[in-house]
Amino acid sequence: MLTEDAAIAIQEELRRQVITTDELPDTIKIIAGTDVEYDKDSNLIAGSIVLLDYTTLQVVAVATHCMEVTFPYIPGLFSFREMPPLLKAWEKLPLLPDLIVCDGQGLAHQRRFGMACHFGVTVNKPVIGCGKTWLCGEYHDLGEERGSIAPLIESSEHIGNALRTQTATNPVFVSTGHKISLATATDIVLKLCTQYRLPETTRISDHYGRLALLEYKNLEK
DNA sequence: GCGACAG
DNA sequence: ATCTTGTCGC
Repeated sequence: MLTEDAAIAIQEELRRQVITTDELPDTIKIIAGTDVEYDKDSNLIAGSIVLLDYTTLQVVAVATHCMEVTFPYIPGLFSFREMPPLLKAWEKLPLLPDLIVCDGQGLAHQRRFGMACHFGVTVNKPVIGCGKTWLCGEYHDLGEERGSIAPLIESSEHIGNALRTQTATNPVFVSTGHKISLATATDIVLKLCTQYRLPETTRISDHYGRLALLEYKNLEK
């Protein structure tokens, strides 16, 4: 069993592989969203990855994987809990995306290695971290209108952005996962929030993950 | 020492 | 995270 100390050592090792500049294809055709759902009354979790056409945001493919949790929830070690079902779902994809949006932080993390970085260096693809709630860093004076941005600062480092994706809603927290700059990541997340607070990638993967969990539970009985 | 803490 | 209708406010 992986201990907390061992997990932190892995983070320290892998963080050096993170690329914080744009290494994207010339044109993004397929964008992926990832999410993990938790069953209320068991240890079951479902990893979910959806592929969308980047221009139309229509679903191209869906892959899910249900399994039991293998690691506890520890803030700062979140990725070790969600990586296993996501990697299993990743293996089931019929094609690979040009870019991925993870639910959770990237560099906006205590040790600069959140979920989006871990997934990015593991599958070696560009990944954006987009968290629904604050984890670390300070931000001030975020405007109220859609598109407003306030830098997330920790130890004098610009680790991410608070981004208001719709007027009069709570912000999301965007940071580099891998092979993408913060500016590009922020721009893309805003574009993906066509109608709701969260990017379509996150909303749709959440939906299919929930379905997969229900199907799996019904199949067991 | 205390508090804060992605999903 | 898990869950869910009605309700409040701009």
